[in-house]
Amino acid sequence: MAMRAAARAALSANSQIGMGSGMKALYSTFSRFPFKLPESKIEKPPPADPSTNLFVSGLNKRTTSEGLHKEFAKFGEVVEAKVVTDRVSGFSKGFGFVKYATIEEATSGLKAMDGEFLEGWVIFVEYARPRSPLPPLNNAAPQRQW
DNA sequence: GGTGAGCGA
Repeated sequence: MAMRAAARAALSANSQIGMGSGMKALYSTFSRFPFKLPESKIEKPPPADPSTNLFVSGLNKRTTSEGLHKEFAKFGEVVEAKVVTDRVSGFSKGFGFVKYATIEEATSGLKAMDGEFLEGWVIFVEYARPRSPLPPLNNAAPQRQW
């Protein structure tokens, strides 16, 4: 075992003067290792503050604004219900918005419909984020709000 | 739409 002998010799030599500089560097390196533990929880805080406006996702592509309205009207006065559709294709994007008259109704509607089935799909209801201020009526140019 | 996470004119 020439290797082991050499290692012992090296260790012995080191023990005379403590850690070799190389060993010190290694120790330093590993003790300072940036442990990015997966405990860095991927926090996804409540998407938005409670409001009368709800964001509904997971919709069936065939679900329409009317269907949304009828379904959510069971839990309060729906002021507005809209399924977002692609401007050019006209097809549903699979999510929409429901606005209640009061926050209380919105909350009950959220809790009642979140995780429920609609047209065969499990839908998810959250409070909608405040929409980007829609410009008066001139150019509908794309705005990078986020 | 055969598209499947998302925040709308």
